[in-house]
Amino acid sequence: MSKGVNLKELSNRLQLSQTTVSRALNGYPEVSAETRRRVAEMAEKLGYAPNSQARRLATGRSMAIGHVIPRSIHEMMNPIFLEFIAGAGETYSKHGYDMIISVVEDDHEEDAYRQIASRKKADGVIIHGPAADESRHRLLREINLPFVVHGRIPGAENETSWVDMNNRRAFERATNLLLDLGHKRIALLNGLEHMDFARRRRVGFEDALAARGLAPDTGIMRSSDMTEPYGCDNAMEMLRSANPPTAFLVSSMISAIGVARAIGQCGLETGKDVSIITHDDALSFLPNSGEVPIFTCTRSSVRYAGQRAAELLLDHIADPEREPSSLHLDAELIVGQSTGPAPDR
Amino acid sequence: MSKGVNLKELSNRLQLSQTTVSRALNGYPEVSAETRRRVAEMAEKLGYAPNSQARRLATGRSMAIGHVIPRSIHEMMNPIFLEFIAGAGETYSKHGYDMIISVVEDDHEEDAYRQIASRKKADGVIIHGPAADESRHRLLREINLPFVVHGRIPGAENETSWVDMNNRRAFERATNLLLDLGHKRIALLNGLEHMDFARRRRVGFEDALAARGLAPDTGIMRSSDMTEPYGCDNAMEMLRSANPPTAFLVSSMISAIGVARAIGQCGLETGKDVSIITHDDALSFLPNSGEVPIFTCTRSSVRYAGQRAAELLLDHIADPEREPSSLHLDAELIVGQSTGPAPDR
DNA sequence: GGGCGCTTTCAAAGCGTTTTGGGCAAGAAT
DNA sequence: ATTCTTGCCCAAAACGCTTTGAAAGCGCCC
Repeated sequence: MSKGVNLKELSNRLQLSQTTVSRALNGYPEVSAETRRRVAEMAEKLGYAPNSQARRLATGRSMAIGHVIPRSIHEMMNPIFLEFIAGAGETYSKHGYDMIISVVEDDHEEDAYRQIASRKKADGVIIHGPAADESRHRLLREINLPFVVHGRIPGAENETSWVDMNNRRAFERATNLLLDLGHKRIALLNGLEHMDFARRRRVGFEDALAARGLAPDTGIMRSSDMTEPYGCDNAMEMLRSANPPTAFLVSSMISAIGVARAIGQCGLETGKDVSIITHDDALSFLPNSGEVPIFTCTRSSVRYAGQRAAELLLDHIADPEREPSSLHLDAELIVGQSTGPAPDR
Repeated sequence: MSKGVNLKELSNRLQLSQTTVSRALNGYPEVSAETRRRVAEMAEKLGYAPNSQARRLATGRSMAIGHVIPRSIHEMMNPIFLEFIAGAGETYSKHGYDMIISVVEDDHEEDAYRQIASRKKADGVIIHGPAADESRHRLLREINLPFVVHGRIPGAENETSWVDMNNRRAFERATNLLLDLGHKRIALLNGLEHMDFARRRRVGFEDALAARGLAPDTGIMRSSDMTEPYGCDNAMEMLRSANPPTAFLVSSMISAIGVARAIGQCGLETGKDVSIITHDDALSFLPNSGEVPIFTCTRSSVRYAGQRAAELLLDHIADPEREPSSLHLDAELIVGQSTGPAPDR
């Protein structure tokens, strides 16, 4: 309760050595029960808390996990990123780790990782938003910094630890649902396809079509930053075309909201004239629940992914010899109000 | 470029004392130009970077700023929070500071601050989302942890440093615009009114009405978490009532999108039959720009607020004697497509 | 040629922990 | 009666940096 007591003062007050006090507080066995009690009591009374810098220096572990986030990624993935962070943060604090976030200029990302390693700022990092031509994992391996990927690095699935949802499968199932409902012309509003997750989603979409002998029509397939206007503008354009799609498969709730707006502006009704399935990351400020969710969706909690990715990383730090391990999360396919049978024509 | 060189090795290699090497690298004057050059060269060659824990311990400054974010706040303010963080993060890295984020259970927030102070985890913190009955600033003062508030603490405006936008004024101006357009029945969809910012917005709204001799109708004023369904459900209910509003003043883009959806579902047209003005925090994934923005809005960049708040805090840490200083940002009032003259009736 | 000031360097003392390598009893085993 | 455990505790050495206080070298002045 009082201020600024350090280990030396505390042990003086107790007439004990720093060693014993330290051991008592850190739960080592070679301390008598009585002494441990006395120490705990006095520590509480004087409000002792170990200086974390000193402890980190002495133990050689920084007890922190780094997240480096280049401005551009953050612009793109903003809300998803935070939700992930929140999940990871819960795990960290549960295990006494700190989370340190570096916002860096895009071309300084590599520098940021090198600094984290050389200055010993963190014991590990999480790679966000792996691209199709990812290379960060090589750097991290080179500088010997443990990491876990949120998503997957194509070609390195077996040699890295990762947490990802089954993007391909989710979009395959979603497409199948639309096909089962009789939709023949399905538009795909995907995320940026230099990102690994977007590629996999597209493959799932195409696989489902191919399984029914349908060829994808690139005229109604788009790939971009997943903003609201992106959804609206592209849907609008397609709906006004000669041969409009009857269904949209959309990569994010935010864009899906844009699509719904476009449908409304065309005087059509979502779920009746035009169907939408979106991927729902279960963001807290965009709830899509209720008795019947507004959007039919593939849902996978990105916050949960954050928790688990953090756990994997912490495990890996605790035991560096362990083989890389991974978690493949399946998305739920949830039927809401935004889908219905394809209209007759 | 190589790994794990520390100061001792580096100075051995140079046949110099650690003192001199340290001084050379940290830019102290009492080092000859020639020596400084040699040191820099060798440091580069061996890839030396000072261990940050050791440095922090030696200097007594942790070179980090803490952001503690209780789960509940984060659920509410999710995207805004991240945008602020991103801004602050830019400032931190520019000044060599780390940003550490603690996600804590709601009832552990106070603990989190105490820990930051007693374990010396950060040199200062930022208070997010001040409430009407705020008390964190007292705790922080008691434990002597420098801080800056994002927003304002009612009653403590002069004794704390803060960065806030002029919420009252923004909503007053927005309301005036609607009144000027002939709207008489204006609904307010506000954020949670135990939050300071929401209160101020409501006051601005009421002031504008009062100035024209109008009394607010609490039947069309709501206060809640600013989600999309919140906007849609409440707008829907009001629009279907006997005496529906002709305009909505909304506290966030996300809810405004919900309102627009409700308007569409009622077969009405936004900007024609019903007007909307929303507050726009300039979130990157919800751009509201273009030639004519979709939404008429009061706009203020929360990312910019983050940058400036961080600067204020860093200044304050550098010179603890300095008087608290503050920044009052004015929101722009930007006319978009969602407003028009009140329909005749 | 001793004193003085200036520049440049160094050895050593922190910073606040953890950890290493004993030490000293008291009881157990030989 | 000696040697081994076992349980509990300690002094001192890390950890890798910054900073203090001193000193060496050198030119210059009186």
